[in-house]
Amino acid sequence: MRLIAPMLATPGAPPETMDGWAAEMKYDGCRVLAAVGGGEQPVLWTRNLNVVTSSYPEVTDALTEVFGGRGRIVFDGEVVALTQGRPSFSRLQKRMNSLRPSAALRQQVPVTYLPFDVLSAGGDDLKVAPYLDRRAALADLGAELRGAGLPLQFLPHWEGIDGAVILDAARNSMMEGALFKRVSSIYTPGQRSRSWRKVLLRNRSSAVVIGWVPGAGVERNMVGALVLGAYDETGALRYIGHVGTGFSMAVRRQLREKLATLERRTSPLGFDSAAAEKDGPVRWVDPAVVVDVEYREYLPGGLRHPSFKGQRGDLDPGSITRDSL
DNA sequence: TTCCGACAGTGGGGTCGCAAT
DNA sequence: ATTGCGACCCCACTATCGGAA
Repeated sequence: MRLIAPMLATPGAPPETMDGWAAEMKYDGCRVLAAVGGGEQPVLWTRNLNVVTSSYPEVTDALTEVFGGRGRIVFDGEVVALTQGRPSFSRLQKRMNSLRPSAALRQQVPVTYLPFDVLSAGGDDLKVAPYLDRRAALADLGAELRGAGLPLQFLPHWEGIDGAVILDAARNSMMEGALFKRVSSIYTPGQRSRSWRKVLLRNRSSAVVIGWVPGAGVERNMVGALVLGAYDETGALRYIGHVGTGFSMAVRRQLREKLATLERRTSPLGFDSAAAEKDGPVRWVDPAVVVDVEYREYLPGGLRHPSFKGQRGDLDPGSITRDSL
């Protein structure tokens, strides 16, 4: 069968007014489309059209159980690993790459499918139907779950609630962000549409540069990534991750020159230099430069989705602590 | 002529699976 | 048996180029 490429959202801000717009929570998981019923085998596939049916057998089984005995239905949604109602991407990663998950792994990391759109049902091509019509179709299908304890939950949408309120709710419930969708918009496969806006919640804080890594390709002989640190409660400098994006070419060159003057042979880190060098050697520098970074979250292995936001000549490196992350 | 969108290319954390060692 | 690497997943971002405005 032909796989439908998912419609993509444009990054941006919430709409000025919610007239003509609806909102959804953005769950931190893996985008998955699903086709079930119509006398054919169910198929699950990802954003890049990779078939992952066998990765999530509990989802496939649940979809077949509820929707298998009728015409073909195609859903768009998110596969997530929920912990107390909150999605955990790092847990999901163990399942994502496992095409044949063992029973132990399935028990350790159960997943849930959260459809938020329906592209085909009852022989109708719903891609050409407006968002609210697709939502109505989705609600009809969702009613058939009847609260059964299946790994299947249809995501709600909201109308008439201010964007700022939606984002507050997203932050309070530890969501990745929110999506805003034009209620009249059709589903345009494979297209990054401005009828769908995604607003991602990000953190910003300062970090100390403790080293750098040369770039590759056109960025050879420049800074490829900065190695970042911050002081812990005991006053020890600790590794907090690399940042390799957000620089212009000019800033990459400029940073290389500046850091050359601070070069040192040994790591300024007390004891976790190995973590900083797990992906290759680091050119260590004296911890004298402070930069601002934006990131999604701080994980044990390092900042997730970090991006460089500029230098902070006004801040004392010694004042940069890890607890502000 | 200028602007914008799509794409390639750089970078991050993380996991699995398979080939090479 | 271990290790290295590519292929995926989630991305952020800059530079470039061709077509739209």
